[in-house]
Formats: sequence, C-alpha cells, structure tokens
Amino acid sequence: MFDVFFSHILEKVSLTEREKELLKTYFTYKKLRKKQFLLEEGEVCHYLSFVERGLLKSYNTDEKGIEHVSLFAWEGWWTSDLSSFFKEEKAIFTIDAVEDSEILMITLADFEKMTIEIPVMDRYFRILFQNSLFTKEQRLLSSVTYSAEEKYLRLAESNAQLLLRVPQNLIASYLGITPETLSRIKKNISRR
Amino acid sequence: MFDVFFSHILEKVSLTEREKELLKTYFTYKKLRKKQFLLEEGEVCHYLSFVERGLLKSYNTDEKGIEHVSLFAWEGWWTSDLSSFFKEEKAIFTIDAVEDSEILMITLADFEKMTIEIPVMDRYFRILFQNSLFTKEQRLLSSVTYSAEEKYLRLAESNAQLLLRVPQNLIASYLGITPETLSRIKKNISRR
DNA sequence: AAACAAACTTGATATAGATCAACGCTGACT
DNA sequence: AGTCAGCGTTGATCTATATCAAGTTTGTTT
Repeated sequence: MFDVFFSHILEKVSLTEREKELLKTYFTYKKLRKKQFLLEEGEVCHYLSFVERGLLKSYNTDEKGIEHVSLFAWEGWWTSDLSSFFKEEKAIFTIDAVEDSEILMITLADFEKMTIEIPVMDRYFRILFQNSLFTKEQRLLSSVTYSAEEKYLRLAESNAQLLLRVPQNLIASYLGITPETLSRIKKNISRR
Repeated sequence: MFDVFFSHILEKVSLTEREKELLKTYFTYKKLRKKQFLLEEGEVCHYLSFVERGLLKSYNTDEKGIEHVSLFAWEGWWTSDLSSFFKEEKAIFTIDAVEDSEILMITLADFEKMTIEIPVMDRYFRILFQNSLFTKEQRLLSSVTYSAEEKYLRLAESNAQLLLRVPQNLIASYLGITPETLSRIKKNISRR
C-alpha cells in the first residue's frame, strides 16, 4: 500500500525505520473509480495526494465550459490544488480520476506536523517542488514559444507514455489546443 | 547589504544569530549595471541569486530572435535558471539587469552545504518554491485560458507595480504577445 | 448483441493576434 | 544642443488555430 510511496521518497532523502512508521500515520488511503472526483472547483482543497496506482487529471473550466488540463498525475506523482491546499482558499482546479486509482492523502494540519516531526520531509518537498518548477517553466516557455505542432512533438518526445495512456482530447486540452487541431496535426505528421 | 535578504528569510523561518552569520558566508555580493548579463543561454548557471536592489529579467530567445520573458525579479526575489543550476546543464535562459542592481549569489556546492548545515533552509526553499509554483500555475492557466486583453488586465490587477517599472515591450514579452498588440489593447481599454 | 454515448476525423468558415511597414516621440550619449 | 537609437503608435495584410457542423469509429452499458 505504501510501496510506490516509499520508493519515491527514498530516491530523494533517507528515512529511519521509525520515521517511516511515523510518516505512514499521517496518510489516509483511498480508492477512486474512474471519473470520480477528488476535488471540485470552489471547494477548499483539503488534501495533498500521492498516486500509488492509476491516473488523475487536474483541470480548470473556463466561462465557455471548456476544460484546460493543468496536470496529469500517475504512479509516483503528487496532485492537489497547491494554492488552495496551502492557503485554505477556494480551489480553481477540479481533480478527477482518468483511470481507477489508489491514493494516499494528507491534510494541511498533518503536513505541518509532519515537517516539524520529520524535518527531512521539508527537504523532500523542497526537491519535489523544485523539480516541478523546472517542468512548469518548460511548459510555460513551450506554450509561448512553439506552434501547436511543435508542442505536440515535444510532448511526444518527453512523455511518450502519456500519449498511450490518455485519450487524445485530454492531450489536446493539456497542450492548450482543440481536439480538431490535434487530429489534423497527427494526420500531417503521419503523412510525412 | 543583507537587509532585504534577512527580512525576507525571517518572514518564513527563524534563524539563530549563529545561523545568520554562517548563512552570510555562503553568499557573494555583486553589483550589476543596467543591461549587464548575469547569465547567458548555453552557459551553465553557476549561481542562485537573491536581488537586494534593482530589477532583473530572465528570458529565452527563440529561433526568430524573439525574446520571451520568463520572470522579472526585483527586491526580495530570487533568480536563476533553476534547471541549469541544480542539474548543472546548459541554461536555456538568459538573465540580465533591467535596472542597476545588487545581488547575493550562492553556488550549488554552497547551496548544498547550506541545507546540510542549516536544515531550516530546506524549509525556507520548500516554502519559496511552493509559492513559486502557485504563480507559475496561475500564469500557465492564464496563458491558455485568457485572451490577450484579459491577460493584460489580470497582470495590471495582480502586479500594478510591474507596469510602472518595466518598459511596455517587456511587459508584452512577459504576457506572450507582441508590443503592437499590447499597444492596441491599451488604446482600447482607455477609450472605454 | 443492441443501443447509445464518447472520441475522433474531416471540411468550411471565422477571427484573434502576428507580421510588415512607416512614422513620431523621448531620452541618452557626444 | 544635436543626433541617433530605442520605444511606442497606427494601419494594412496575413496566418495559425478556433469554431461550427456533420459524419464515422470506438467503447461502454444494459
């Protein structure tokens, strides 16, 4: 139940057996069926969640009702509306399960307790957030600099697995283009 | 020389006098004249820098030679090509001074020493990177969801100071639109 | 297996914003 | 004080991608 969890954390920091046992106590295990919501826009996001198995997406819905996927999270990733979670404000993102999933959830109060009692978790999350920043920076640059086709090709290169696991309309949404445009792009690419 | 520096760090974590003195020893002070480079694309980024005074921008230049501003950093902000700094890879960003500036710089080796010897700095940077993530998430959402005019209005609201301090062509670049478009947007807004 | 709803494709048309070009203003350096 | 480069404005045109619409394929539920 904590397999993926510990293997991911121990890649970045060391924990004693005692710390491991303590760490477990802060988390709640939950199963989600495909399409089930973990968070809905407008609620306060009460959990930071680690994906043990499955795949979730977090997205924002605009005035026209169009969904813009902000992040996919599968085995070994964390997901949450970070801003809502840490500031206890209303969430701007919705999170739901793309596949049946199993997650480990922690509340803000427990997160704070955890960083006090296991200070090395501050280091773990420092490294985690730092790596997240690289990715976000790349995406931001990509979204401003490249054409729709280049964005798709770059995603295909950097994240081939995603394309196999996620329906094309969600990929389009993640890239910030319409499904129609993505369909045409793929046709053009395969014609060459 | 470390005024802004300590006031910003002490907002987030506490330090003993001993830790403060030790912390200082890891940083190098540097003055930059307007237009002077702190980092050029293709180099490895050897420093993470805190801005004591002034204003820097970090940007990426595309194949057409167009600059895309990724981040402005003024008093109390950190700047670096994070990915290049932490992975010791070639930088994709260039950083230069928009105004005469004074900065405090730390190398990766010293950063690592610092987090070992003053573990609470892991916490400081965890919180810092976490806050950065909120902002990047917002910008990404904004860049995909909103029209050029909405992006501008949102920036004006959330960051009025920036508009006063930075030339309009850089604001356009930061928003991912052309200077011509921004000029037209402002005209439209003021006509109403 | 039938029936229905998603997901994907293809074509026609519309549009936001880019690009190209010319000109005026401002402020920095000689 | 004069000159020149950079910044901002405005207009005309172009283009990548969105939007709208219809049809096809795939997958899920009963």
